[in-house]
Amino acid sequence: MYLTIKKVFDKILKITDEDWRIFESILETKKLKKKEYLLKQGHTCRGIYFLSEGSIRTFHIDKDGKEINTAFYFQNDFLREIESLTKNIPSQKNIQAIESCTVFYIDKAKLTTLYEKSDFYQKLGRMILENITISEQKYSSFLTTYSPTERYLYILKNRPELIERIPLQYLASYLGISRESLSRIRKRI
Amino acid sequence: MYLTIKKVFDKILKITDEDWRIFESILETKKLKKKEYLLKQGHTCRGIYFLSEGSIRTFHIDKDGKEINTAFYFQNDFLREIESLTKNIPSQKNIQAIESCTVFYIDKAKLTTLYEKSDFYQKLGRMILENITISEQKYSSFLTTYSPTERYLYILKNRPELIERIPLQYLASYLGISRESLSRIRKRI
DNA sequence: TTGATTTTGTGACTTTCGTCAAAGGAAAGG
DNA sequence: CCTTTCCTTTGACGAAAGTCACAAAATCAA
Repeated sequence: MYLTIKKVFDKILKITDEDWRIFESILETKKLKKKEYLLKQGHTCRGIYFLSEGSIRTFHIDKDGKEINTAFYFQNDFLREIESLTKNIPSQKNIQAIESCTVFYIDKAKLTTLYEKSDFYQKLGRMILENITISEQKYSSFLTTYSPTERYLYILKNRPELIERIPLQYLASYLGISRESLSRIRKRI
Repeated sequence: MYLTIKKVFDKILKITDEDWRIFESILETKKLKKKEYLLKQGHTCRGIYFLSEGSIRTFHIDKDGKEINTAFYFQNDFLREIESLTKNIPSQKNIQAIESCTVFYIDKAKLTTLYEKSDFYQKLGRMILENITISEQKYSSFLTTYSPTERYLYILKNRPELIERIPLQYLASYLGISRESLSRIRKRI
């Protein structure tokens, strides 16, 4: 059932059967309906998640009450609200299912134990974070380097699943523009 | 001489004298003149750095030859080009001294050894990366949530050292706007 | 100090964006 | 199948951004 995660781990860092068994034993499964929340603003993130099926978004609310989407997740992506999780503080962000989802879940307390017990997970955690940091840096460079139109074209070419599966009103704030502007950019092309 | 780093480490994760001695023994010092490069686009990042004194920027060149600044560093900041370092590929980015600098330096090979030898550094590395990821996420949210004027006001309030010590032409691309626009925003206020 | 270089600010003009309001379309649920 | 709700598009308008060219100011080096 959890074999996809094993494969994802294996790609990052070769995992032994024993290390895998420890992990497998603490995983839990959770089903989410469309629009259901995995984490709500003001609550503390209680673990890390692996998205097995569906799509999920992270967003927060700006001073005018507008939703700002900061990330989209699909099959085989890891999810977490790192700041809330590591500092144990209320999250500024919401994590919500866009489509109905199946997620695998590890409780924070168990994750801490996992880190303490095993060098493997300590190292894996570091390597996953390296990858997250790299993609976060790419995202902010993307925002400062390209114009709105170029951003849309970039996504169209490099992450077409965003345009196919994410409502455009969500995508707009991810691109740093209003939903009307995104609509006009699409028309121009 | 390297005591500031020890203090910085200690704040993140309590360090033993033994762990510290290992670290201290592999540190090297490097002086940089103004405008000197720590890393040039196309070269592979050879280690991680700790900025002891001065200021440093990270930038890349866009399709029109314009410089896009993606980060600024001051005293006691850690620096690295994670993608180049971890994947061992040529860097897309330049790292350059703005003011003249003193940096402490750890070679990549020695860093790998450090990770292998010690649980402490494995864990510290993960925790530093958690902090880097959090600030990267804040930066991209900052770009999508605020308007250009709001971004300038935010920096003025929360990171005044950027305005005091960084040339405005560098700051502009960091804020995702042109140098002329930044000048006009400053005038309006 | 002085001349050269770098950095910052302005003017004029065009393009694009944001906003508000409203109309079409598409999807979901009974 | 129809109705309701949600999502996307469009129009009109004002504000702001980008660009190019140049001027002013600050900084650097001889």
